[in-house]
Amino acid sequence: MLKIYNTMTGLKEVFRPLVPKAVRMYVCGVTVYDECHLGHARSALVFETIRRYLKYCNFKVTFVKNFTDVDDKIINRAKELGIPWQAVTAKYIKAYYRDMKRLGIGRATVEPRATKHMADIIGLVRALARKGVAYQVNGDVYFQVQKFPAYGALSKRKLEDMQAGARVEVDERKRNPMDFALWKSSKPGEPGWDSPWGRGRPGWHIECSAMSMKHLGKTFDIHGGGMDLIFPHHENEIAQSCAATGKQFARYWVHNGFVQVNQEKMSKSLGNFFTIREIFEKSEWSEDLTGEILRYFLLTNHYRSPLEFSDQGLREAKSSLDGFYDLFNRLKERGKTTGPVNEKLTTAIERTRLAFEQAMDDDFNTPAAVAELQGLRSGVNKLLETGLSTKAREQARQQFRLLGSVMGLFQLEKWRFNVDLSDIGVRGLADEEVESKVKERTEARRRKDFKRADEIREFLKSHDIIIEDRPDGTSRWKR
RNA sequence: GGCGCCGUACCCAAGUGGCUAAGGGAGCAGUCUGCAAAACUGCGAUGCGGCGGUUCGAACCCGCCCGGCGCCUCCA
Repeated sequence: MLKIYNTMTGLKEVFRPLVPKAVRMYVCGVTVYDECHLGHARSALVFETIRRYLKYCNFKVTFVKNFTDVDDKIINRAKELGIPWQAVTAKYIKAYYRDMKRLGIGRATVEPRATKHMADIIGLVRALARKGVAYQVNGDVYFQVQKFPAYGALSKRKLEDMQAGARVEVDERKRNPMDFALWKSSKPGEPGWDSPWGRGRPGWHIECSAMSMKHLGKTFDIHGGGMDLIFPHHENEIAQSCAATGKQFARYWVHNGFVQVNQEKMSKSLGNFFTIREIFEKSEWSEDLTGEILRYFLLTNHYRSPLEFSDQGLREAKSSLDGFYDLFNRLKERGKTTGPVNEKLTTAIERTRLAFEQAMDDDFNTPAAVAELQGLRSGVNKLLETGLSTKAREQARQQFRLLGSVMGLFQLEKWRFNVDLSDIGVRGLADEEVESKVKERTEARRRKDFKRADEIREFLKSHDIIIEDRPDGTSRWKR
């Protein structure tokens, strides 16, 4: 039974979608004006994992993730670069897909863009104006928060408290300082669309309301994003949407915690961010390994907790993954005995599956779920000591692949255990060369010529190859 | 000023009222091995930021304090 922590109630609640067996979820994507950083990666990965687990649980998932492609920051960036704003959004949408691909994150069911939903947005603003909860000042349209009694329910704050502490410059045209723009008039040269209020563009929050309701209906199951979106973004979305439809908007609100650097939130304004791009480009590992290391690192923390980013954290993730892939290598080898699957293995696999699901059912507890897989790793290693059939080995590998797929782990066929030295000019050896050296070394060892055997081992080591001798006198090797 | 979050071993990190406080990384010792690597076995918090309280019983609930962070303005 899946339970999800709902920001709205502050409780873990049993998850029941409105339509049985079908989940509709919306996640706030990115504003495309710059490279994405690790914080964006975490959010994207968390919701990808949630989506995959829901699928694993046999829900049909309709997943909508938007691009905000009209916004002040985009306009400013276009001015800075001296290029049309459409060129800015096109560039960073492309960069986003590049990063997501590296992280192993697939496309959402629908990936709507604000600029392609102007009619829906204008229609929604119009509906709000008609209901008397919005007012017009010159070409701008504002939402009047006092007309929405539940305002503040999500972020747990009162209108009065916010007014007292708000350090916002008071816009005299607003009736309440917390009123927010639904529609803004455009200056010449800025992106704009014709509307009943003149040429203008949408406010920040309205697009998500319009696009989520268009693609998922007035009421849908899950709405997610980073914790910093709780206020004002999601609070405002609720106000707009509920005021317009008179119906509940999202049923479960899910928010991920921040990535931090030196105990501080990683953010653009603090300048302490690492872009996904630079992490991949600076990595000493190949792209697929780096992606997996990053996923492991990000998912071995609970999604609601803050996560401290560090090189050490990444290295530890790599070490842990080495342990898994070391086992997978051994599982690839033929078993001594043929015959049926091992009964103890079957039991261990089944126990792990249940514990894994239990962990994930508890508000997507990925760190606990990974711990269960570690337990299976240890269990299979023990069984391997006494011998497992080829079929049993395959069965074990298959289980890691299946459970790991929820988090995008354990899908690789080839892993690298050592640093790749090819960048600094160390020539990699071809597999055949390694094989022949290993064979030569095996001969030497048979002759008890350990000096020669060690020479060969050193030679291979300098070429990034690690030798492991088996009890039967043969050797396996890995890079 | 208002609202909220976090503090578990050297590091990362589950656990949120009741068996000996998961798991990983690092470390140490041992088994195996010609040596090494891997694997396996063992060791490692009488204690969960501190002090009180509630309870038969608390890392988990309550209060106060200390330390750190976030939101209230764009932010995943």
